[in-house]
Amino acid sequence: MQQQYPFKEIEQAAQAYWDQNQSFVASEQSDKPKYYCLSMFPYPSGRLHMGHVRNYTIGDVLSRFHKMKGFNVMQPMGWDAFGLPAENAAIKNNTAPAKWTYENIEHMKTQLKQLGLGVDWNREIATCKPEYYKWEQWLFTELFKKGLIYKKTSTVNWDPVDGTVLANEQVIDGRGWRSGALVEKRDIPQYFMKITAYAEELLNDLDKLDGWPEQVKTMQRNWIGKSYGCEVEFPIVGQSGNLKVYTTRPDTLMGATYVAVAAEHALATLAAQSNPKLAEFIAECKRGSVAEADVATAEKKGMDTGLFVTHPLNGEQLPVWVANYVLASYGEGAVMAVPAHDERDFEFANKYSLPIKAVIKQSDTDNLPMTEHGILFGSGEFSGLNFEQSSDAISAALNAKNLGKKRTQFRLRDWGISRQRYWGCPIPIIHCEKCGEVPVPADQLPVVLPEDVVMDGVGSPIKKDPSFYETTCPTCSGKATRETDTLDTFFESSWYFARYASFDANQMCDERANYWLPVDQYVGGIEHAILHLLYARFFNKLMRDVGLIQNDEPFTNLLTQGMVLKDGSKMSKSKGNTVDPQALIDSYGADTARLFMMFAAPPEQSLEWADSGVEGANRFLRRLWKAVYEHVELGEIAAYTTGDLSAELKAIRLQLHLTIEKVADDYGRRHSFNTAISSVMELMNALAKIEATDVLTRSVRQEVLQNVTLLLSPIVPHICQALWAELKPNSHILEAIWPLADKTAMVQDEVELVLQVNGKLRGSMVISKQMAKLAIEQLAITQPCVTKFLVDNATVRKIIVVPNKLVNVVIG
RNA sequence: GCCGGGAUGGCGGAAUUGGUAGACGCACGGGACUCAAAAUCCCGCGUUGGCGACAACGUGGGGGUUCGAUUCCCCCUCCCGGCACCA
Repeated sequence: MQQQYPFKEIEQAAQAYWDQNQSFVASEQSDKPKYYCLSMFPYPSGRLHMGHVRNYTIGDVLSRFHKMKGFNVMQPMGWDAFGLPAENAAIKNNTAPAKWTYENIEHMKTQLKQLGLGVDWNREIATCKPEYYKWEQWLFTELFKKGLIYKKTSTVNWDPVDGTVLANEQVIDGRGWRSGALVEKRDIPQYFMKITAYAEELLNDLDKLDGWPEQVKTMQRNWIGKSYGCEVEFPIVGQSGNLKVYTTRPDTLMGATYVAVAAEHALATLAAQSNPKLAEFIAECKRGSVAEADVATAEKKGMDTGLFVTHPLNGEQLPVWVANYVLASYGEGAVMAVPAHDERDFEFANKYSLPIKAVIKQSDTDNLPMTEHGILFGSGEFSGLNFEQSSDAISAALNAKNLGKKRTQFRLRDWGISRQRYWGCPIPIIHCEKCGEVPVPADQLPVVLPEDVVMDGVGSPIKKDPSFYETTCPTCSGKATRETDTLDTFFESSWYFARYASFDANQMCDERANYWLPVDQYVGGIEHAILHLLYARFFNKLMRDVGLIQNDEPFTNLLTQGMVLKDGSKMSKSKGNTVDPQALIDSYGADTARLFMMFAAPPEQSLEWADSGVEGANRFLRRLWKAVYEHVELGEIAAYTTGDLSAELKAIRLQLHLTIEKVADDYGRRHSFNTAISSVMELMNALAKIEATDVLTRSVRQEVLQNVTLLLSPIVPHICQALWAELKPNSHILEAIWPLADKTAMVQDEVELVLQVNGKLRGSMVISKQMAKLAIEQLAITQPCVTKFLVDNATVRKIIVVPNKLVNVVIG
């Protein structure tokens, strides 16, 4: 054993050993309970970033910990390989997206291996490979046949100069990121998945997910957004037909003073035909991006259409306005406006001098808008009713006139999956003039995306490639064209968890998926709390309903890792504030990088990156190395089992076994890796103070070092493998099991109680653990730190004893 | 704008169920070792007052509940994540 800590040799040797012995290859043949630990797979952007290091270290710690606890562990890894950045890089570097992607994968795989992850690389997948996307094309065709995928027009960002569709990310302040042109909203036909058909189940099953953070479930509930309200129809004055709106506040109907429709609404289009100014306003509304954040923060603007509708209950005529704050995609794309009781309506009514009519009594202030529920007034027959009563009565009145009814509404919209981009999975549809949209038959799958292409920056190469799009109709054999749109990349990441389980199956997934699924522990960034996690849950249910898997939910436990920030914002290439973990690994080794990452912050919290502190993690490993070196230099010795110990040795054994319990709890239940590490540091600090080298002391030291090595091995596996080999030359740490705390070492008969006077810390006293409450009280009020406050007629009013913690003497 | 989080020393963080605020580490200061430096080891380290014992203040701001609040409740500020075509 070397005196200095040779991290490079240690890490290379450990990683070579794991490779040669296939140490982390998972098998379905096992008597042990299975543990499927999945980390969100990376986008192969080129190099590992700190977020990856954090994510995959967390997953690896949990995997290795559970392996030691006796589980049959699978930890796979792969590549979320389709996506926009490959196209941008290809244009910039004059290469093909595929080549760029495969080179990135190769490099990042080397980096991941250097991190020392206990991954079963046999199961590696890359979503851009035909053997992967073949199966999602197959699922697409099945869902298309079932009507769960359909086509409709929807709105995209259109760059009129480049002539391309832009992602929301590519729209900066309403302009195209390359051309600088003002972006326009444009309607184009696209494929949609009917996720709304599963809205109810996606909502209800959240209640089953006890292993998910409450905040994620809350976000998903709000995103699905089930609301109970009422549809109300306003007959259009001078025309046939009604304007339908949806409201969650039917109780405020008698306070409606106008109605507002989205710029895209049919009534707006109709009114604009004879009103050029309105047409210009609607065109103005159609400028800017489609992103909801942009729409919602835009200045509220509107224009009167000149049309009127009739209030369904009081018969008043209300003006119809076009308003940019009305979302075309929610409800009916039209709202009844009640300025007295809605923030946005209030602001809008003030701006355009529209009437404001209060119909709900104020609770405590006179300020409008008053958006809380309350008792109605000025509402005719409904006055005096509360929210529930008036909602019922008003919907009944609407029902009687056939102008409305109660309705539940979801905020969730169907998922648009078409992308007008090249680097994605081709949509397996053939357009035939005679037969219409024909799904590609299973025996003709996959529809392979050509990889040898030239990206000229103007549109997708396959849209200009007849050898791709020219084909024949599978039904009538006539001339036909392939769909040239590709799938949203969320499509690939929505089912990869099932593919890992049956990575080489000649179908989407086989029985092995039912062995491994659901994933026992999923680890990934909090930024995926809604979209990815909702789509994956949706896909799981789709795959269940086509008979591929049995479980209802894909992820039993979810750990949402916080962001790695630098200078206050997310580390990202575009912001140019990245710190390259490779430098860290090169100069300190993977164990230091892993230790520091786990020590710097609890996993769910965002982590503000600071370069200092890495040195401290490395220093700890050097001290650990040195402690073991100095110990084994004196010869082999068995760990302590029996024998009378000094108070000092009893104390260190007490601390050791308390630490074993704490670390197990911190890894397994709390996922609090930072406190696990600090408790081991404290133990090592205490051990360092013991200098004797007699046999008994050395046996206790052996016991401590052996256990410390086991406790730390999930976090710093390389050094622990090497240290274990020194401490126990005839065994291997991968065969070692997780230590059990020795209860007999943890018996304490005395305890220190904190003494408070009126809640303020004044001292402490050491008592026997058996001491009765009354005796504790008697003892406490005789302590000098308490009696010195018993002057000037002060008397003891009350004594509060918290067992094993404190005594609070209340004096008055 | 809407939804979900967060704020504790110079810094990262700890305090697990309302019970000792600042564990552990970083940085910094002092000392030992050294010709010297690095490394290592020892000591100190919230603020203010005090030689000291000790005392007062202190967990983003304001209010409340409680014997006791970083923790629970109400209001506010700032920061972070998401908002359906970044992944």
